[in-house]
Amino acid sequence: MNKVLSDARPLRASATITDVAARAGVSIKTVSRVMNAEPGVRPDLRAHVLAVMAELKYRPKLSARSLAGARSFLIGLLYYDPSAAFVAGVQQGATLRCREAGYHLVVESLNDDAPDIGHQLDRMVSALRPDGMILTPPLCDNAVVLKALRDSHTPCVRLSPAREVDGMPSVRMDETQAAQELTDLLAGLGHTRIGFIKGATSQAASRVRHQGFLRSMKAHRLSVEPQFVVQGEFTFESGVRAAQQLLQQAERPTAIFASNDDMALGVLATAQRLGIKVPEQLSIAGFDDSLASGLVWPPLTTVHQPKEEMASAAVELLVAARGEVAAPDQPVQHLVLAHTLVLRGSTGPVPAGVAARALRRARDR
Amino acid sequence: MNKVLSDARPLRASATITDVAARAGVSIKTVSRVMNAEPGVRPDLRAHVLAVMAELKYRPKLSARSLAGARSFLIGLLYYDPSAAFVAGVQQGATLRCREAGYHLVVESLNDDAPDIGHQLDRMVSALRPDGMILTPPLCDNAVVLKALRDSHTPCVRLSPAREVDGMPSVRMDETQAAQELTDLLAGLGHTRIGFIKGATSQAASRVRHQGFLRSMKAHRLSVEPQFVVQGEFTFESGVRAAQQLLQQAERPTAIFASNDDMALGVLATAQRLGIKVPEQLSIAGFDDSLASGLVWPPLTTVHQPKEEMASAAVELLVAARGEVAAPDQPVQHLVLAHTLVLRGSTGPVPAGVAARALRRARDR
DNA sequence: GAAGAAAATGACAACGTTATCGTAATCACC
DNA sequence: GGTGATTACGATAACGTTGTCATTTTCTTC
Repeated sequence: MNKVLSDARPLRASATITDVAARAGVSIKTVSRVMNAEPGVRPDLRAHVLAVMAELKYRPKLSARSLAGARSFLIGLLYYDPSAAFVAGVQQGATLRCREAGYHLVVESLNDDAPDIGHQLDRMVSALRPDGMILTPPLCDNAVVLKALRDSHTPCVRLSPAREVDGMPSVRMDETQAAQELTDLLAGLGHTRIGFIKGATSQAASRVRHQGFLRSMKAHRLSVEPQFVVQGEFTFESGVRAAQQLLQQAERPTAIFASNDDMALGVLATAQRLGIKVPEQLSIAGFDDSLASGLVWPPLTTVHQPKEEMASAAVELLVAARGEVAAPDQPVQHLVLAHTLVLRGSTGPVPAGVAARALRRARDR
Repeated sequence: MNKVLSDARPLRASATITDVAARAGVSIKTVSRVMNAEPGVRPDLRAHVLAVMAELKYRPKLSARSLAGARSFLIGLLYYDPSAAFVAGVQQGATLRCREAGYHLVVESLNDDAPDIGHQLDRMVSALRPDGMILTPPLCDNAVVLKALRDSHTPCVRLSPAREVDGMPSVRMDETQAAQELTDLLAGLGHTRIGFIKGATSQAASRVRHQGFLRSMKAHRLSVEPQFVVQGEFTFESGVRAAQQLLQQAERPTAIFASNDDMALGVLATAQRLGIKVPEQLSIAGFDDSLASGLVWPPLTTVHQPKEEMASAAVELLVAARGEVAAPDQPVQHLVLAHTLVLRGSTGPVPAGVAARALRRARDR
């Protein structure tokens, strides 16, 4: 496989590290050192090598670097539901941060219920040898996934995990706090009869969001009527069902807080079908700041997760780990990033008539 | 770097091709042949090697394979707008097909307007050496992107391109045909005053969808009133504006066909705000089958693009190309996949009163 | 069963980097 | 300005596959 000099095609044989070394009059190891910003190269020599690299348009080849070295410059992103806005945001943040760090993002869609999920992961990890893996819910709480990755000594960062596990860093926001703040907002608008739609019991987010709701209600000394708290499944349809339950009561809530946007959209659709005006007669709030939440009328008040920033932080952690899993006794980072309340048109002050009645009742007590 | 035998940590040194060869009593080349399903290995020997591979849990390392061989087993997915439902669907289809083929998907988000987009691409391609690249709109029509990829001799497949270019395969659906069918549907429901909202003039999809609309109108001998065709921008807000224009006319359309779902959602929201019942008083149709289109009330009638299938076909083409760009004189494939009309609640028969009037008018003529 | 053809298998270089360790250059200090 | 310590830099061996080509085995055919 010698270099073909007089070939018809312009072979465009891209420059190798050897070419750069020869042209710069140094050894390939020095070029390697410059490329990796390692110490032990005089500034002027470094500049010279850099210049030659630019001149020859030298681009190190990933496969060679990862075969010879310890790093692969690849980071994996594992997700289950590709349509989820969460994953899209995370992916965006991750690719951008990866580019800055000279890394690349490999995505893999895994079925959370697949029986051979461990095997699939094993294949991927041992072939790719990624320097790190970003896990999104619900995969980040899947025991089989975690075991497979731990066994393969792949550094991982879990995004919005249900609960922390030993020795694995995580990045999340304070969902309880956010749910509490959103409920505070509704209470602040004068609502006292606030309905709540819980998420799927299988998902951890359901519990923490409900908890935040309860805390706020307690803080505002508002009673949580049992008939005002209904079970949902995080789907649009379950939101519709829950809304029917909530809105067909004699004395219905004046505000409904759904545990996620999809269900909140179900509430909105149901309210409109029943001729209930939003937000004049009913305030609705969701959670997630999904794409659709801004594309309905009125747009949904919701909670924005800092998805891009979470992913960015995750990449940061993985790059810093340089392919090494933290030692068992080493403390790992659990980052909590700030969220944002997104106030939009679906929430408003409590209806005047209701407010007056509530005031009267309060006085009577 | 000898093998550490008495180390404290369980080194888990994964088996290499040499280990397999030694254990199976064959040369590494034979193992390689078995692994790559190359001919020239007796069936029984092949089975034996396969057994040893399984026994040792042998997993070939991608970096070594791609350094030594011509393939990298990586396919790149280039996109601009990560929130687009189109990209999500494509990505899903691509990852699944890649897994089947033993490939991996590397995603890269590129800003279509970035001045150094060519440079970014160059960096990515020369580092990763992907065996192929999948281009989504609008990047698949970006001249700088196409030039950079052509220069790097990377096989590409363009998804839903605005127009075909020489020597680059593409996969798309017939948008004109789909728009025509959807208009046929509205006409079939008795609508004669059909409004149309055009998409952004910069995007190719706008033109072809409009064309399909016009064809159907002509086929049904329906007149296209100028005031019933308004310009949009593919955004929710532009849909709202267009709807206001269309619905505040003395004699408003009984059906509105928006060039995409986002605008159709804007129409839906506006109609609801104006107290116009959908679909009783107004039918609305969109295009794209976006996630949100099924999460509103009533759910939108729309056109489903076979995104997963398109991506799957693209991966197929790239894998088959085995890293080789088609010769300039070679014909390349331009696949057209079947679409699906998604009939949902936002469309219905023309209002009775209007139908009677239209009939009367027709008789009078 | 011998000769030639075809098929199966193996030896070894190559791919383009990083890692290890040795050697040369420079510095600090008296 | 000699000595030891420190800092640059380089020679060369990995890394784990595939590609090339020589060699061995098996199959035909008479």
